[in-house]
Amino acid sequence: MGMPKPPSDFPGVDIAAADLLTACGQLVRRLRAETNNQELSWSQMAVLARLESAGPMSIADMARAESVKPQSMGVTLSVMEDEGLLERRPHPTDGRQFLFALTVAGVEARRRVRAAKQTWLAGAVATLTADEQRDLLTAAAVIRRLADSSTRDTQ
Amino acid sequence: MGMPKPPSDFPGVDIAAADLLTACGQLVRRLRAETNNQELSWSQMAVLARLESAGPMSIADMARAESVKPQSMGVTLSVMEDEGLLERRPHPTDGRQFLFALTVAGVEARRRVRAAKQTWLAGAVATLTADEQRDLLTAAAVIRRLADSSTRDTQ
DNA sequence: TATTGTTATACTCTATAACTATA
DNA sequence: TATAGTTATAGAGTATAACAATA
Repeated sequence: MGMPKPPSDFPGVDIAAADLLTACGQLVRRLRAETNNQELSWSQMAVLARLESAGPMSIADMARAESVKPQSMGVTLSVMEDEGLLERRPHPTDGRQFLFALTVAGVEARRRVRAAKQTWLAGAVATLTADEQRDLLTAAAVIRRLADSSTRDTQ
Repeated sequence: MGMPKPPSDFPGVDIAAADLLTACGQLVRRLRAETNNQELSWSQMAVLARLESAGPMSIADMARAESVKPQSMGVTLSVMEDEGLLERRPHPTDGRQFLFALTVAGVEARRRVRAAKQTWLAGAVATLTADEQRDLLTAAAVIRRLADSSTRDTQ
């Protein structure tokens, strides 16, 4: 399993972890409820965002980056390919792999849906104080580092 | 005064919202991958946590609290009832409602699974600096307020 | 052998729709 | 009427298992 097992050196660690868990869970459910019936799902948005920032990627690499199994990512990418959001090209040197890239339609869909997806959350964030908004920005970076922290199972 | 609809008054709002979205999404996927095959699902843990802190609740109230449809929550609670984690009692004054409460088995399961669920995240959090851990705690409270912020659809 | 990708199957969570019972 | 709950059905997202092709 993960992590060299740091035995809860002080209580703050467990408290922060537990709080973060419940808070993120609640936010995710609320977001799902508030942004229902959209053109693109959250998973699809994550794929578009990553391909846009990281460039063309293979199924296996995308699966690792998004912490899902290659079979799951394969389904997601194939669906998006069928919908014309992604384009599949053979890997230049590895005959097993394919590289997926955004199509024009994919870029446009992402731009179009992005604002709609954020509408509710941006409104909610706007009601916070400037300090709280800064806290969120700081925390988002930390959370992203956590999600990406290197204890990868080989899967 | 009541801030007449803040249409992204300054870029920070949209940036914070977008960052929080992608960061939470990534963390949720990573957590799912790292804490697979556990005795209780995340949704079930959320139910147990809420009932433990808020006391017995009806299906409709739980659904509102967790931002899901009553039908969805009804299924979740019925399954947990069948598993002996929850107990259903008739509402004292309203003949339509039922009040769900933790059983002893539910309390024990929550305590047992809680540590296991947190193991990976607590380990990851432990690698952060003390400042970053404080940032997370602060942010968790803000995130919870966001998830609970009062723009409720009537559903 | 190890890795990449595909296909088939199943499970969890949630949604919508249609219904009954109670307020 | 409005609300609470139930049941049936469907969909998205992911997992496991078994397989073929390539490295």
